[in-house]
Amino acid sequence: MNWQSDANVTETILAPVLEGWYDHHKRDLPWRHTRDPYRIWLSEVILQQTRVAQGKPYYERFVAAYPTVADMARADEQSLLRLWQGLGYYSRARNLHQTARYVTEHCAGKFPDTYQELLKMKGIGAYTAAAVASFAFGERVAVVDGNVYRVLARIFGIDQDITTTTAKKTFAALAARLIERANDPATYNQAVMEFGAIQCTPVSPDCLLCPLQQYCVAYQTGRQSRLPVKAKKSPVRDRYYSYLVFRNNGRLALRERTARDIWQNLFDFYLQETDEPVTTLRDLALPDPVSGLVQQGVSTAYVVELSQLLSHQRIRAFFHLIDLPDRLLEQLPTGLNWYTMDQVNELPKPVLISNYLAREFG
DNA sequence: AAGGCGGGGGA
DNA sequence: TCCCCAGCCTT
Repeated sequence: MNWQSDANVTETILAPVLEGWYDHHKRDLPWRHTRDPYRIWLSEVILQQTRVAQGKPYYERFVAAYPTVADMARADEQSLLRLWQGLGYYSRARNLHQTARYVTEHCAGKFPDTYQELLKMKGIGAYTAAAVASFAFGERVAVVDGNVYRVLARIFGIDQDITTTTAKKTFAALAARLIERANDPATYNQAVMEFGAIQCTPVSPDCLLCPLQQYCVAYQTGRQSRLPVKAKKSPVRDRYYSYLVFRNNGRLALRERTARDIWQNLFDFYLQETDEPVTTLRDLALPDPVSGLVQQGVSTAYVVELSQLLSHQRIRAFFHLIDLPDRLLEQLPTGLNWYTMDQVNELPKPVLISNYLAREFG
C-alpha cells in the first residue's frame, strides 16, 4: 500500500498545498480587491453557472451603476434586468434586486454577516452563502461548486454521481473536513475553485505540472477523464415561435413575458407558438382579432428566421414585420404596448429579440 | 428527488 | 454536438 494514496494523508495536506499553489497562480480579478460584502455577493451571483470571462464585464457595469447596496435597492427592476441582459438565468437579477431592497430596508443597509443569515436571502444558496461568509467575513465554511466537485472527485477518486443527494452530502462533508486544515478559510475556498478553473480543468487537466499528482487517485488510476461522474442531462426540447412584429409610425409593439416560462419579465413581440415550424404568415393559425389585424395590415414579404440555443431548449423563431395603419391601433391585443425605438432599446430583452432588432433595424 | 431556468465557449 | 460554467428555486 502506497502511503501517499492514503485518503487521511491527502485530507491533511490538501488545504495547505492548494493555498500555496493559489499564492503563485491566482488571477487578478476585480472582486478580489474588495472585502465589501455587497460587491462580493454581487460577483458571486453573477458568477453562478457563469464563466469568469463572461461575468467580468457585467460585474464592472453593475458596480459602476450601483456602487452600494442602497443604490441597487433604489433602482427599478427593469433597469436592473436591462443591465443583466445577455447573462441568462434572469431570476438571478430579480432575486438580486429583492435582496438588495431587503438588506437596505430591514438590515439598515448592513449585509448579513454569517453563513446562516446569508442563506435566508433570496438567491443565496449554500454555495453563495459560504462564499460571502468566508470572503467577506472570514467564516470557516467551505464552498462546494462545480470546481470543488471536480477537484475532490479526482483527488479522492469519488465516483458517486454528483447530481444525487447522497453524493452532495459526501462532498459537503469532505469539504467541511478539508477547510478545517486551511490556514485561511477565504484563501482556501478561492484556491480550490481557482485550482479547478485553471489546473484541474474538465477537459485535459494539467496533471504533469500538478502539485497533487502523487496524491491524486484519478491520476494514479488514469481516471481523470471519467471523474467526476455526472448523470446525463435530459434532451433539449424543440420549440417553434412565430413572432408578429407590429409597427406603427416607427414604433414597435412589445409585451412583457409573465408566464411561468423562459425569459420571465423580459420583453418580446406578439407570439404564436406552434408544435411544428410554420414558416409563412399564411400558414399560421391565428386567433380571430389578430388574424383580422394581419389581413388589414401591410406585412413585409420576407420572413426573418433566427435560432436560439438554450441549455434545455432549442428555439426556431420566425419574425413577421407588419405595418399597421392608425385606424387599426385600438384593435391591438391586450398586453402589447407601443414603444419608440429608443424605448425599445431600454427594455430588457432576450438575446433572440436583440439579435432580431439588430438585424432588422440595426 | 427532479425539473426548469440562459447564454457562451471549448473540444 | 456535447459538456460545463464560483447554482438556486419550485414542485
